[in-house]
Amino acid sequence: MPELPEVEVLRRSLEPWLVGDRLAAVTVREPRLRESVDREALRALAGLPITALERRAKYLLIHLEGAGERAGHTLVVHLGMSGSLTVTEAGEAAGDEAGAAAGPKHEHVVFALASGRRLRFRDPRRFGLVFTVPTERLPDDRHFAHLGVEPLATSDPPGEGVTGAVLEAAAEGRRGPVKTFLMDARVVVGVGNIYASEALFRAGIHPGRSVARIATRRWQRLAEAVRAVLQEAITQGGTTLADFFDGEGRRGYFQVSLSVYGREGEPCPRCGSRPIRKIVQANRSTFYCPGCQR
DNA sequence: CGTAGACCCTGCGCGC
DNA sequence: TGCGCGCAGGGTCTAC
Repeated sequence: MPELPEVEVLRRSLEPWLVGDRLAAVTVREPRLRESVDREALRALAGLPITALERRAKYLLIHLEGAGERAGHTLVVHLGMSGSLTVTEAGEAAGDEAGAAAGPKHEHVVFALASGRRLRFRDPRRFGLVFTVPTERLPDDRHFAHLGVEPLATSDPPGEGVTGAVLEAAAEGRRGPVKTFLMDARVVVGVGNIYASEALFRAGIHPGRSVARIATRRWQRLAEAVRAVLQEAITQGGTTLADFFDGEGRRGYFQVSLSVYGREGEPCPRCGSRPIRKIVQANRSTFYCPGCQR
């Protein structure tokens, strides 16, 4: 479900609700996510203030202040394909307060906050992740250690985002189609199946083209397209195809701006003549215009 | 070493 | 109405 824009929209929507509050209690109803949830590790964070929300790749980072001699910890959430994270007000029942055993279907982890609010993690397919890491060890954690460049420019650690030079250098000595290359998190993070197709369409590059056969100028176009499509999607609140909602339950609107994804058979929005084609690469659907993309 | 494919899991929409 | 099939925005592991 969520790619970089959706996680960033979620982060921004949750930030004002969470920062300044404290984690009070943690309920793990179903620990069997992509990796088993460590109940005790989560409970050990009870009482700690939430200091900041950050995003790295498609991971949401909830930073918690250290207590006494203890260093700060970070609560990490990944939504996988079907995850959602929402805040509810104190007393705003999601159907679980009375009979705390069951809870709404697929609501696997609930964080009670000192304010009485609750942060609820729901994930039907259970491809998501919830875990904790000492904040100072975050860069070395196996989930983060091998990640590539953040595609969007950042000021916090200064970064200019993904550039043509970054892509071209990463492609050196590699083979394979550019679409799967774009989705390789060791190269650039946050670009999933929707935005890979969209960025290639904007750049006019065929998704099946080998990375060994892309000139410098086109790498630049592609990097620009990646940044532009992700940035616009964030501005539109993300893409809600079926079940993406931000921390307050709001839908995204970028799906109406998608040029090719999910539009097989429709006329290309650029040339107006050729129908959008769908192919399968690495077991994932890819959409493109056979006329505009070479 | 890199790349291709299978796999984890549940729900939904479609054709019959 | 019911059933089976294919498909879904994630990442990782294995086999070549």
